[in-house]
Amino acid sequence: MGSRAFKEGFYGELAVLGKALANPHRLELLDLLGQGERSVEELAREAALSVANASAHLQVLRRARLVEGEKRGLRVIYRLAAPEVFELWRTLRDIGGTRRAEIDRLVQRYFTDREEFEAVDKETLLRLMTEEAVTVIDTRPEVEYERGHISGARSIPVEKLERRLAELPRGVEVVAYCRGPYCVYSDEAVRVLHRSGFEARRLDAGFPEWRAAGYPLASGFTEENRVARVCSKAVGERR
Amino acid sequence: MGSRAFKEGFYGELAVLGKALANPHRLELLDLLGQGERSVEELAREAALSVANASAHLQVLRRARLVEGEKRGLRVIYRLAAPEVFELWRTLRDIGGTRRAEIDRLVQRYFTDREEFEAVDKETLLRLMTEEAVTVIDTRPEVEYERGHISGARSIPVEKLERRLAELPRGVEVVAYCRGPYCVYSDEAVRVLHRSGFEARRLDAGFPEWRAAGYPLASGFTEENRVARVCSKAVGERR
DNA sequence: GTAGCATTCAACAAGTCTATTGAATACTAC
DNA sequence: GTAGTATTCAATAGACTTGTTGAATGCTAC
Repeated sequence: MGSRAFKEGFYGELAVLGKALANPHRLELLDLLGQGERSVEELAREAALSVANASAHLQVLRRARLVEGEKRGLRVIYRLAAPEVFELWRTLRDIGGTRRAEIDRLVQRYFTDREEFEAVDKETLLRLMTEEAVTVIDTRPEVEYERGHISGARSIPVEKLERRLAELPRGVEVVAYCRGPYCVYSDEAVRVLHRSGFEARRLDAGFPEWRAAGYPLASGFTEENRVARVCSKAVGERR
Repeated sequence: MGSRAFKEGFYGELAVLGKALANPHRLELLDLLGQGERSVEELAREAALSVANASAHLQVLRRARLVEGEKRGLRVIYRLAAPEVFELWRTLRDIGGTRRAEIDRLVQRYFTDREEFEAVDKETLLRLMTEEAVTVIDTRPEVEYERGHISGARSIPVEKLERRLAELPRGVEVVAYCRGPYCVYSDEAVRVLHRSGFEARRLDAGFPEWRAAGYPLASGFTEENRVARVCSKAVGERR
């Protein structure tokens, strides 16, 4: 094999990876899978795709070995094929955020008041948590919390926060986190909390970044939260 | 702006980056630019592209803000737009190498005897260098050496090595390096050196990885090398 | 077995990407 | 100015990518 033939094969195979990253929907699917495994239907719903289209995009990601799917009963559950895949997505996302003014403008327009309140970084949050000087809330949908969350956090999905403010101890600062630096849930939560007189900040990263950094995790519902959850479900059903 | 509109814009802008990585020639151009800046013509020649085609691919990379070009006289000199761009390329390359069996097979077939001699890692090389227990040779073309090299290395492009063996002190181990882990120059150099009775190993990384790790660099020709280079040029011209 | 569901496959039209050509631009050196 | 060079631009044909349909597969539960 000549050197040109090798290079063509080598860069060609790597371009399969690049091609997998060359479509907005596939990037969104990777981002979602960074939160935890999901079925095709869930992914399709979250990314606003038809099931057939989501399935087709997932095959492209699968052929590039970025995700893997496993049949469980009726469903096929997809997940990231390795932790490095999250690193690849994060590198791409962060280079986009710092180097492409178009993205920065978009983010500025959408996250209008982000600069107003300084965010907490992972290390600071860990310190605050060991000092027990903080309440940590996970503002993502409950299923994502169940599949993994920051150890000691409680699940309060952002759309339920207003109704569940009573669960939060007064006089303790709240730190809210969500899917990642470009996810809006924690910004929204901080806004609600400020309006209700809480001291609140958002984490400058999301659950996947926390996990990738090797910080403490938990999964499933904690006893405290399970109670809260059952109550809030009951409240929901009563209407 | 609704949340779906934001997401579409956000992932769409990031996909511009992904698209830039979705073509084998563009990946090769990024890899080459990782060695140092170059004109369109040089890049076209090295990547076996027509100048017009290379230029077109470079515009795609430029629009994605991965490279930047600067007019100097008649030429346009391109370079990576930021050190992070090398990290992005490296992440993609390394995930390809570890996750895609197709690439691994290709590499195994081309680098037949790579496993035979264990490679040196960056840290070990640095230690050997401070102990002055090693001769380091840069086996890349001279222009690349001139634009930046490992501090203390001497330039012996691989195709001139056989004629220039006399320059290397006997009884001292040689470490050869080149463009990166998938570049063949240092493997070839180690083979030649072994045949000629030297103790020799390759560095498991290339110049860009050494630089990215913040290890000591130099650029231009050292006095010792300039002499050797002038001599070898003279020899070349005499034929 | 049959019904029902989640996912994938196959075919297709519309859109996008690629390499090549040859012409246009922008600069240098005289 | 003129000639010469490096790069880019514009047009084009051919090859891939995308999203949609509707049908096929493969599984579960009865």
